[in-house]
Amino acid sequence: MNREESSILANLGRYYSLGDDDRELLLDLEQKSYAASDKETLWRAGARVDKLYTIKSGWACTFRHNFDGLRQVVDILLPGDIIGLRDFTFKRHLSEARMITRGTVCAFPYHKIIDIIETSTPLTIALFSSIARQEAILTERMLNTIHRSARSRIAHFVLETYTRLNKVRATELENFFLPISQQMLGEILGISYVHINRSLMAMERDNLLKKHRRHIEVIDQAKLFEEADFDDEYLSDDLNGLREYLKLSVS
Amino acid sequence: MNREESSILANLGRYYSLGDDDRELLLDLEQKSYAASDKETLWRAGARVDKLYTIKSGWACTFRHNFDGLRQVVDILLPGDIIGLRDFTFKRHLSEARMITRGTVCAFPYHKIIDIIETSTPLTIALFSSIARQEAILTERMLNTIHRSARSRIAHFVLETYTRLNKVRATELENFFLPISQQMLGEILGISYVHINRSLMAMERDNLLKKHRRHIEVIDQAKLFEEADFDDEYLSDDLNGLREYLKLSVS
DNA sequence: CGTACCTTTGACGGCTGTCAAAGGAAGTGG
DNA sequence: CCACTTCCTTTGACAGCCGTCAAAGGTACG
Repeated sequence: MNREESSILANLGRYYSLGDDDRELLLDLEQKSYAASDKETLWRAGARVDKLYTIKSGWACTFRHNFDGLRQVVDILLPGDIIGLRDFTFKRHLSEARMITRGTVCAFPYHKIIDIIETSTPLTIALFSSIARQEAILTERMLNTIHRSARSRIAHFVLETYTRLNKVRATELENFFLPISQQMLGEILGISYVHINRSLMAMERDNLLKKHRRHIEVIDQAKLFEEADFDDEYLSDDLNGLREYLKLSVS
Repeated sequence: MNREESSILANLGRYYSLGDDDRELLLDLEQKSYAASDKETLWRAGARVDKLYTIKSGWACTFRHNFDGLRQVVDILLPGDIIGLRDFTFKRHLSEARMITRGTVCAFPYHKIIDIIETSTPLTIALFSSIARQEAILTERMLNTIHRSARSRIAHFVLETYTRLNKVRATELENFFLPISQQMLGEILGISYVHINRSLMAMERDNLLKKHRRHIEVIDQAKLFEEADFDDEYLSDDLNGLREYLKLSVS
């Protein structure tokens, strides 16, 4: 099984090693894979929730429109993530889902999540963990949005995304793939793209980092961590002894 | 069974009617009830996750401290809510939990959540719904925080809290219990209490609402909805046909 | 090689934070 | 029942981060 086919296993399996039955349940979600193009819309806000997606490769996001036409990105989704996990108990999607890059995604009926809940306690806990970590990302972003400067928020986002990427595949902080335009960075962090640019320029002048179109160079890692006040606890894979409680084999 | 004893049933049962087994599982969480005083701390940030709580009566919140000593309230928890549901897959609590008013809470070991997951698919879905709606509240607050004025954010919070309260017990919008100080309102919305006060004063002058110490009068409901741009879809109890999928009885 | 998207820079204004201080309200202990 | 303390509310002055508007230069892609 190559890397591309195992993203969802790698993601939900990182909390503990999965049994064969669980692996099959997950792979069942990826029966029909599909090549999605850059900026392709997967669903629109207000649409009935029917299909969800797993990401085999590529990046996606969900966002909402404001009354004034601005967009606010809610989450960034990486290979192995399930798009719309937070939506499956809702009748309608609250936000729009769209690819950030081209990639391979797999659509599956939302009620397959229920099959998982009925069949596998470990996988259900993995789903809970996944949703809880997504919520933690949101919480963290809210804290940053409220209390930190634009510059600090950018630093935090870079480190967060690096940390998440590094859980999917080995990633070098000093230079990694980050296909996020300055405009989108603004839509994620809630900062105007003009001010994003001002901040990035300043960070470059200060020899902190340099953002290129599709990747980023981190020049002074220590300083970046300091400015971001970054603590990765909220992304931790540590399952609080649930492994032992479930008497599962540990990899 | 009086109202106070049934908060958790009312809360998790509002997605669909619960069977007797499910009711027992939930009531089992509330074996040991406990009278908590005003401002009592239930756990601190960084503490090991072991017990969670249900709220029978009273209000609670979770919050985090910033590097500069400021507090940011993450969620407001009402009767029937489970405090720490988002934490049970983490080893340590990311935030502190504390009572806002005095009330009755019930501590239970966190792994009872796993027992529920193992035993009851409907209840597990109810837990997912609960966590998803908490996350939706956060998302909504982030959107407001980023794109709306202080005044609009306050209006939104008032309507959100009213809507949530109204799901627990009948509540009159024109005058309801809201035991939130201006200081805490600031800590929830990420606004300095000085500016909260300025905004409340202005809203009072404009005959929109009047905030008292422990309750609030809404004078012009239509205008409040308009200023808040409030749409309660994100709090919806509608479970997207999961009822039918599960072939459960509908109340 | 034209078109759409992204980046960069300057000018200006406003919402909101911070600082400071004073006046209520509520609870506590004597 | 009164002094005292603590928390909460209110108001004024001032500054600054960041949004908006505007315009020009780069880059990619069909």
